Amino acid sequence: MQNDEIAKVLDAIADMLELSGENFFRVRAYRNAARAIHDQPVAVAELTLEQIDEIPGIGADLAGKIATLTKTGDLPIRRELANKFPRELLELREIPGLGPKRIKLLMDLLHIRGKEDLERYAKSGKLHSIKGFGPKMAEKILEAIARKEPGSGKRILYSEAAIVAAALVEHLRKCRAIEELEVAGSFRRRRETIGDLDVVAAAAHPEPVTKQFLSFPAVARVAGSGETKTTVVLKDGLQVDLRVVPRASFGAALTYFTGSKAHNIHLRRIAQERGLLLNEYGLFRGKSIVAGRTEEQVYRALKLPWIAPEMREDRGEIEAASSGTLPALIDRADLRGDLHTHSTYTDGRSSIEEMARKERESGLKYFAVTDHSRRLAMAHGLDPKRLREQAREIKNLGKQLKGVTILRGIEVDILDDGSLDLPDNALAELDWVVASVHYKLDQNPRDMTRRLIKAIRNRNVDAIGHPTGRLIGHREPSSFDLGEILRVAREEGCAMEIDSQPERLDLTDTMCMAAKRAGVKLVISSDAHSPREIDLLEYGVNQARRGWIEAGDVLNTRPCKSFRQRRALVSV
DNA sequence: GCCGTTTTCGGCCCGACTGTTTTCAGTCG
Repeated sequence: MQNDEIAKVLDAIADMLELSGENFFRVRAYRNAARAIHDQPVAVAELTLEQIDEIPGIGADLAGKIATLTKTGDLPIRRELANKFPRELLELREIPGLGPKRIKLLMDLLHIRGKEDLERYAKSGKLHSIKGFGPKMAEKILEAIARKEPGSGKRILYSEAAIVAAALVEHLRKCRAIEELEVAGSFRRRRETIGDLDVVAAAAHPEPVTKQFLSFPAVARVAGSGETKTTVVLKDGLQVDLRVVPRASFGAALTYFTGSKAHNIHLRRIAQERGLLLNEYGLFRGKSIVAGRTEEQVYRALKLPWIAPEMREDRGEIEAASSGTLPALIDRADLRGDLHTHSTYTDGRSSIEEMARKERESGLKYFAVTDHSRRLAMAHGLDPKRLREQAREIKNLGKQLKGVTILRGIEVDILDDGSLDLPDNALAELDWVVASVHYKLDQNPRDMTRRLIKAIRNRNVDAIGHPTGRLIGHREPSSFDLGEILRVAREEGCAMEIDSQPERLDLTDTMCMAAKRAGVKLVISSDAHSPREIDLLEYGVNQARRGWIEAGDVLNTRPCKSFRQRRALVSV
């Protein structure tokens, strides 16, 4: 059983416990546990009961339940609850304004079991008979059922959200009343997918800001609008929240709306322990404000250094901050090389020269041309002969082109038994070998682990490319024993790649953390198929930062010379 | 249901907006 599946079951139990009117904190315990499991880089199904119990937020009771779940595939408590609350009933939560309490009322008093029942009652006017349900509620429910917005509730890629965010910021900047502006939320934390956009603005008077916000051309409808907070839904279904606060509160509001929720709760608990109150307006002792103007001031008043948004997931960053052991996160400017690119020799769209010029423009001192190997016939993969042809072109180009070093590389296919798609003598000539899996990605975990380990053991392999093979929203990651892979990679001096393509971002953030803990080096690569895609390196850096990665953990932050000497260093 | 450098019991983050309210519960983030 995969971690995500375990987390889903725990979340479903939380949903159903809520419906049954269970203690809020018990519900929260299940939700916290679901998040903790989701964040684990290793398969929880492989852990012992004691190891599960050690995960923060999981106690003896839930550890036992999780162990049962992974062994038997289900839980008595889930079955029991599922009998009481059918799936269609739970789907009512998708309707805005319907939470557990109201759904429980609908079920108990009208015996409503799903959307169809609800629609019938709303139309007939019978909802009125329930306390708390007026005419507007019935209207909202019918609207929501009829609407079915495209993509509503679906998370979009960070790269897609970035386009909307940029347009929105440009639109809002035209409003003179805005003193400060920031897109917060999961966008600011640079999560790989974004559920909605949270915009925070500082202004003395919120009205002109709200007015400007509502005039954004992509707005489809207004979901709610108060004095300081407005929610809209864009034409593509993306929800955007705007919050306007006084300048003196901007830092506190930014902290609050950047989240994550778990990070906020943790901060507020610390405030509480110090006899303070933290909210979006500031940090208060009694009625007097202690901090709020900037994020730095808020953190400092809590006796903490400022924490980079990418780390704010309550994965130990607050503890690290308070003990002075926060990592110095890598920046895009730290990258000196790019170690995964394609050219027209295979499925790239530009010549090696065009790629080289753009790499140089992007401030990179070296890059590896890593076209596909022969198995990828569709991409016209290289055999040893064409690889030598390419070598001649690279050599000639190298003489003409100053300011950037072109390395000879390959993205060699890992075949299903773990052997490689090109002979060792062809690989041995190259400066850089990335080995990647491109087919049979759904092998069982044991075989996939063996397959990857065999590739890692090959002395010619320098890095494993996009290790899980996932495509966010389209293809599940391969499953393998990450701990074992990392142990062998460390032994062999083989690096793990962070592929910067926005739908890959592979390794994931928590896998980066695991690699670092295991002492395995990373590389951040564009996997560019055109010059423009070299800009995607920024996304790979985001992912690395979310994984607490520092410049020293990443091979391609090294100057070209010491990068090329790495093999010598490993053998020392 | 979790957790503890005050605690193994008694806490558990905080506020805006909405709709239906005569003062607030439910939902949402």
